[in-house]
Amino acid sequence: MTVSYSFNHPARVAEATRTRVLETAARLGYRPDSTARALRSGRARQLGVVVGEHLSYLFDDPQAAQFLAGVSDVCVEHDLGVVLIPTRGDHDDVDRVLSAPVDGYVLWTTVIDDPVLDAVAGCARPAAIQGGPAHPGLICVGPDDRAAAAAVASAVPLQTATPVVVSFPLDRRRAVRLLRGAELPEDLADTAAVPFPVTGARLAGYRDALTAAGYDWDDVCVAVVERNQRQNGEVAARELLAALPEAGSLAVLAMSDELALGARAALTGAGREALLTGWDGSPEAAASGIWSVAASLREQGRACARAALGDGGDDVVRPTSWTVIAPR
Amino acid sequence: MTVSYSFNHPARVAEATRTRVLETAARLGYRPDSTARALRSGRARQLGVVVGEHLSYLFDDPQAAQFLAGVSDVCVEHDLGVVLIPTRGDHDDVDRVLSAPVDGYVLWTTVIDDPVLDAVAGCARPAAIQGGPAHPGLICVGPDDRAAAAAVASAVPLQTATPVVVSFPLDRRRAVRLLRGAELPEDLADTAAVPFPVTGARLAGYRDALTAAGYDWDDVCVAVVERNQRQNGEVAARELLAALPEAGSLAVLAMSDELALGARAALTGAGREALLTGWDGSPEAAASGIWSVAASLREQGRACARAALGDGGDDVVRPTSWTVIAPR
DNA sequence: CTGAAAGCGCTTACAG
DNA sequence: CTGAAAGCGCTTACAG
Repeated sequence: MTVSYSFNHPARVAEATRTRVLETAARLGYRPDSTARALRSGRARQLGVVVGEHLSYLFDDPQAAQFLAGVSDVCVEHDLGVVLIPTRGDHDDVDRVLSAPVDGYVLWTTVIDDPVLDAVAGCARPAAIQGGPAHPGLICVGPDDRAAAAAVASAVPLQTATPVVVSFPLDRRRAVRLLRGAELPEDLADTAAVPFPVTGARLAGYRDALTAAGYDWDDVCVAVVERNQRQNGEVAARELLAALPEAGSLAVLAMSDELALGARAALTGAGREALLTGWDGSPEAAASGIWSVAASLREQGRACARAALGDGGDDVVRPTSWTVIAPR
Repeated sequence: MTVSYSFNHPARVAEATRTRVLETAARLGYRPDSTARALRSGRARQLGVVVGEHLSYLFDDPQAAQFLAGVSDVCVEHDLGVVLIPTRGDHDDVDRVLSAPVDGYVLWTTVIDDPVLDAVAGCARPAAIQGGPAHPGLICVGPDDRAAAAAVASAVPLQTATPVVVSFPLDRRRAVRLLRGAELPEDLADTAAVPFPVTGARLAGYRDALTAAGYDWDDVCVAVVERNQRQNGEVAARELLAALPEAGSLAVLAMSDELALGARAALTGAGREALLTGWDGSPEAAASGIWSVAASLREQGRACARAALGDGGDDVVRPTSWTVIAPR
């Protein structure tokens, strides 16, 4: 059809014909049907954003919002639609995800043993996942958590204080525990031993920094919290204080600003001095004397979208930038 | 094809045949292609959410996030995809919106003179818009702003204080002004006179309440701000104080909690007592002695999605619930 | 109860 | 430079 050529390959049609076609189309309100176009071309021109568990969580979390904004930056640029695909934890999640008319997937906050992970990794469409877990068939986008954890821990004067760690859960059982480095798996990157890869990588980074500073990781106290909320940080700090009654000031390496702020409240309440590191680069942490790591989730969203478009190489891991933020 | 019947009309196929088809499909990883299905059936099974101006704004605004969560509630329930359609203010916005493979539209924060509004209203697909403006061809979803404004204004003891209004802009010129009720259009619902319909409706509600309380609207001071930010409320309050040096305590009817909080800061700074009303039901307002109106944006999102699905009647306006929140 | 046929609206080699 | 033909993967009357 000459009309089709006029829209898609203007050079192949005589100028006059093309003008006539386009004008008539405008007058008639005709425009190519995107569904038919998608069927014929095999490209839906849409990217699917798979959101673990409840979609509403995505919208309650400002970090997630930044991530999604990054995804949509790239999609606007390439004139692609963004389709939100919530998973419910049903068995038909896999079906819904694979049935979606999209050219690639961006995965957000999916648990490691989610069957959707295997399904998406195994399908023909490119897929990127924010923050891991690394998975054959998925491009893993995110900061190098281990390096960033080591850097933020090294930013504080470790020599002057007893280092302790306030850690995210190791796995989805989310058991609250207080243990020593020796009780943790040797290989923290082994997702069989530490199913939450972000937790493992950050623990490894803290270990790197503490070992370099002359501490024996085996003796370091690690408080594992259930969730990333301020009060969990408070409880963890109290337990650490109880476990280390003799220690002087503490250097608390916490995996989030929220946890660090909670720990700080508990320590201040107990009249104890402490150096603290968190994560996420929140203004409140910086204002509260807490070192932090800032990694732009918007940038990660952009990187995920590009990967899910099949742009760029076939690298399995795409590191994104991060910086250590000193308190002000 | 028997396969098609097995998936879509199981009753029309013998039990044994169907089982065999489904098992084979599962083994082969076959599932119906949604694009082909959409082409054939004429239904994309997707809803488009048209987001005015920049998509990233959507994600910076927690209210918007709630709205989107409401839309996705309904879409999950009906197994529909949610496609985000950002508009850029280009001339090809209309084209992009109309080209999207969706069965209906939900419009969010679109300005009244947006050509997308006419385009969407004029197309065959059902469309709903949050908060207005009312537009032929669009289903308008939102609380009754006029009634809610009257209710929140009436909730404060108006007799004991001089009432003043801190208003959103009347139009997209967003001129900062200080005027009297008499200078405002008589018909506040006339979108030619007051292009921002929410502003007009709330002004009308305040007028209702003040008139009922025995005040002459013509004399009431109305400060119009440029944007909905705290500092704009502060500036407005200072101007009101300057304009009403003789007045005792004020009753400030502000169109948002942010504006009310700003006004409160300015008045407290000037050592003045004030009763205040805001809008949005924020915890901070409630904790600061400010009456407010809470209207669930999640509920509005749900209502928009249902309307955009073509569910329900052909009513042009779908009021959603609201409540006046007293400070605690 | 099952299967062959038409057609949804496009795009792309291909022939004129 | 322009147009007739096949086919993307479905669904749905229709015939067997």
